[in-house]
Parts: sequence; C-alpha cells; structure tokens
Amino acid sequence: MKRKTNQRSAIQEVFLNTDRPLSINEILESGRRMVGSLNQATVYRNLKLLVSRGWLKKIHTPELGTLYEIAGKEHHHHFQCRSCDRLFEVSGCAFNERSSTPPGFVIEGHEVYLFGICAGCREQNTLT
Amino acid sequence: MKRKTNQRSAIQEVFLNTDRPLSINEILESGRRMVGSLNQATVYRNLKLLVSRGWLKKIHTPELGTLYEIAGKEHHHHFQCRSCDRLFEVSGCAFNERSSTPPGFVIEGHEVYLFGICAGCREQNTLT
DNA sequence: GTCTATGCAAACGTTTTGCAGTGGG
DNA sequence: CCCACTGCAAAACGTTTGCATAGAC
Repeated sequence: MKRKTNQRSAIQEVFLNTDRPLSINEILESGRRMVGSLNQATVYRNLKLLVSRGWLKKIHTPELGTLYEIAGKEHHHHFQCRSCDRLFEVSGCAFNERSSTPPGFVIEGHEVYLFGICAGCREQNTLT
Repeated sequence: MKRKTNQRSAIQEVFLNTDRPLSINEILESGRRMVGSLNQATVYRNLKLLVSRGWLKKIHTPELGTLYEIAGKEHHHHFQCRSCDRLFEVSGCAFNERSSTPPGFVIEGHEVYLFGICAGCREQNTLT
C-alpha cells in the first residue's frame, strides 16, 4: 500500500529531532541534509500524507504562516517570540473551556497562542 | 497626508455593520454595494493601511484563511463552527496568562481559538 | 514487473506591485 | 495644481497538480 521512502523517512526524522513547530523551508533544508535531492513538492505531499495519517499537525500564525508539529503530544499551547520570530511549545493549560462556552454552542477543543519575548531574547536584551 | 476616499470609507463602513470577522471576499462584495468600482487591490491596500493604523486586526485560521476585524474592541476570543465554517466572537476570557508563562519568558498577550458547533447549526441538527 | 512516490515544471489562488490616470485637498 | 489613491494588469508568493521516470516491494 504505502511504501517506505528515504524522503519520507528523512522528513519524519527532521521532526523527531526538534522540539518546536517547523516551517516548510526548515523541513526542506534539514531534510536535504539527509536526502540531497529532496524536492519541495515531495515535502508538501508527505506533509499532507502525514497530517491525514494523524502523525503531524498543521499550525497557522499570521506572521509565521504555516507550521507543522508532531501530533499526539500532550495537550499544550504555543508561544511566539516577537523578537526572534520562533514558535515555542508551552506545556500545561490554564484555560477553562466550560466557562467560555456561549449558550447553545458545543465546544470540541481550543487552541491558545501566547506572544511576547522568549527567555533567550530577553537575556540578550538585558545584556545590551 | 492621508486623504479620505469613498473606497476607504466604504470598507470601514462594512466593518461597522458586522459583528464578526470578515474575509477579503466578504469585504469586497459588501464594499462594492457602496462603491461599484471597488477593486481588490484597493481593498488589500486599505486593509494593510487600516491594520497599520491600528484600526483593524488580522486573524488567521487554517480553514478560513485570513480574516479581518475591528481592533480596539473589548478583549475577546473566537469560535469557529466546524459545520457552517463561520468565525464568531466570544466575549469574556477564561485564560490565566500568568500561570502559563514558562520561566524567563515575558508574555505580552494571548489569543484563544475555540472550535465546535455553533448554536444555529446545533439546532438544525437536532431537528433532523 | 508492478505501481507508488519522486522530481520537475506548469498551474493555481492569494496577495503585492508598477504604472498611468483620477480625484481629494 | 499637486500628489495620495485608484484601477488594471503583471508579478510574486506559497501551494498543488500533471506527467514521465525512478525505485520500493
């Protein structure tokens, strides 16, 4: 049915070696270090496949565009640093779904995006 | 410096007449009812201007693409109905920023996206 | 040997830009 | 009368698709 290819394995490897959501270009660049011929179209096709398999999750942000992360992790949210423009994972959840539900609505899930300055950037600014 | 044009006024009018975030096409269609010649490029240019002025806010969702809403409203969040695919405003906020802050990070704001079934769609399904 | 997955290039939808002309101040 | 703003068309960008071929099984 589905064949195992070096390209797809490389793409999955890229995700297993990171702890934050990745952009297409980051995936393509890292993947090419493993499979030199790796093509953009192949990346797109495999990302779509892996999302439909439930292995990956798609994330959107206004500034960073589309990012992907491994699905099935523990419930968590995301933090976007407005200095280095990277998206980090934030563990835990301080959101109360029930108390936010408007009357008559059925809530099936939620996502939270935090933004500010990450620890690394904050340190650099302090030093200056 | 900045001139007042019928096109820009029409676009602002569109937002003042709605209570939910709008897509480019919704803005274009409604705007054309006021200024027939209204062009897509003009809409894009004015949306960008109004965002940079802080009059509008840009919102992104994976399924609905880019939407715009008036900025400066009371703090609120958004609910996306996975049946009718519309984005609603949800008042109030059940999110605790402080308890979600990873050590060393500085949080400046947050956004919450809820998804599920809106009251209208739920009613229809019940009737069936 | 079969048939899926790949690489390449063309196509696509959305957003941006260059340019000549319109119209607000 | 000036120059910001508009409309139009072309360009740019991210993503998808058609097709011939490489390579997994």
